[in-house]
Amino acid sequence: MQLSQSEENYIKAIYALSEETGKEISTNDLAEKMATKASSVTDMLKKLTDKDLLKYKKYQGCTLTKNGREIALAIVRKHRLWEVFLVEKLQFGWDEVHAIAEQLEHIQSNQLTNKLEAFLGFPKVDPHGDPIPNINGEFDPSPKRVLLSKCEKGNKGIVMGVEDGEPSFLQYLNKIGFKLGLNIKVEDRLSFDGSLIIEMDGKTLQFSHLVASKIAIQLID
Amino acid sequence: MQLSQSEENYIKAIYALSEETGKEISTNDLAEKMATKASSVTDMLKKLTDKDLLKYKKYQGCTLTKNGREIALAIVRKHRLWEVFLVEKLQFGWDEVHAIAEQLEHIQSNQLTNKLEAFLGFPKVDPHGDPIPNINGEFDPSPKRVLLSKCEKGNKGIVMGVEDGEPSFLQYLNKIGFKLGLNIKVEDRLSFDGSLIIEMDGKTLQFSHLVASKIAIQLID
DNA sequence: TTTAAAATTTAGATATGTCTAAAAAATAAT
DNA sequence: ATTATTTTTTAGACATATCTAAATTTTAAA
Repeated sequence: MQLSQSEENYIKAIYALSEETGKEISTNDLAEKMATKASSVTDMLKKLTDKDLLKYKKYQGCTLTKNGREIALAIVRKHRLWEVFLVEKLQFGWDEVHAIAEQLEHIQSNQLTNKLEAFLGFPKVDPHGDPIPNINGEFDPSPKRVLLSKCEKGNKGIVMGVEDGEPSFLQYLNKIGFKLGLNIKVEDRLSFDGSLIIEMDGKTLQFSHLVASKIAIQLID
Repeated sequence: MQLSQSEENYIKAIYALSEETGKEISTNDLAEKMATKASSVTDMLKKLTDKDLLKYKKYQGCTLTKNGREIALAIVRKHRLWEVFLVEKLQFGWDEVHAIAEQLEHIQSNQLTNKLEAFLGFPKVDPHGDPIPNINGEFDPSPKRVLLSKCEKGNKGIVMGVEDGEPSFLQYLNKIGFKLGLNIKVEDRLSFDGSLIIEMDGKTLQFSHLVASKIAIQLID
């Protein structure tokens, strides 16, 4: 089935919200994610329901069907593979690739996606540490990740992922030398605003709760 | 200015027809090229005229403005660079890349185009021998090409280009071992249907006028 | 449990890109 | 120079994806 770019973006957004919440996605939440109005969302939910890509009952929110989930994973796969290409082959920074990958993820050709994957050496994660589903939509098993914002004083770990999408956030990480794979330690946690004092690469940094919630680590020791 | 995919496709089609004929492009010719109706074309011509991408007088056909030509060349540049990428890096055949490049040519990012060009080593021609404009829309000077269909008995030359777009034509060329760079000689020309007897790589082949009109050579001797 | 607030849907409007059918203009033929 | 034919344009319609404003349903509050 041939989907429009707009339909694909809805499917992707519903998938992303489902991953976060595990629950049914409300019209309003989806409208906010898509930067559009609830009434537009309702129309699209009906259309995608007719195409058997999601289950939707009036006033009850929606969830993806198996078909819908497969399509979402195919888009995520393309997005992340293209990000790897842009960073590894074209020397883009990790803060520059999201908007371009948002366009490239809609290119239709399974052969292209699979050849690109092979050309890149079957990468398992994108430049932000997000896992790349294989041709069957499956993720490799990987160590458990924890949001830095959930960590306690004394916790140590390795940086596994950072949130993709906001260039200014990633540029800030560049500025302080923050990269995937670094060892970090939570020196302290300020209870009143949830901000964290971090030791990394010999430097001491302070992260707001918001920043810490955009960083995932693998706990060690 | 941000153009829709449809607008870009019209600009590209007008550019291609202008290259062929050198004259103003008629509504009907454009409708045929775009596989649409004359009435749809008229609407689009008005819109593109308002955007100063072409000059158009009712019943008089249209030509691109400087702006329009620049956009056309940028699209052609992207199309051909992506074709090189698909063939050189992803191991696609020259018969498989046109449809994918038709999608990729609409990706918006000058930085992407320029980095891709560098990654590919600043190629001057695409896999079908079509020249690639540089960042300023300029073509490198190149030897004069002649359509094989215009050649006479006894002419010799090197294959410089083949028409892009129809997979079955390119697959036919694959089957007979026809490649860019080969030396060929016109052994004979059948006057009643314009078909040619060709010597190439020790083999003798017969090309219909239609096939010969899709092949460009550089004459030698 | 009735009312108030929030969330969601419906109805009607707009813009894009397309179509068909009919009208108008340009070109060719007699 | 009329007439006939072809080309092109206009007018009106449709589908998609969006919006605003109003109506409806659900949820929360009194």
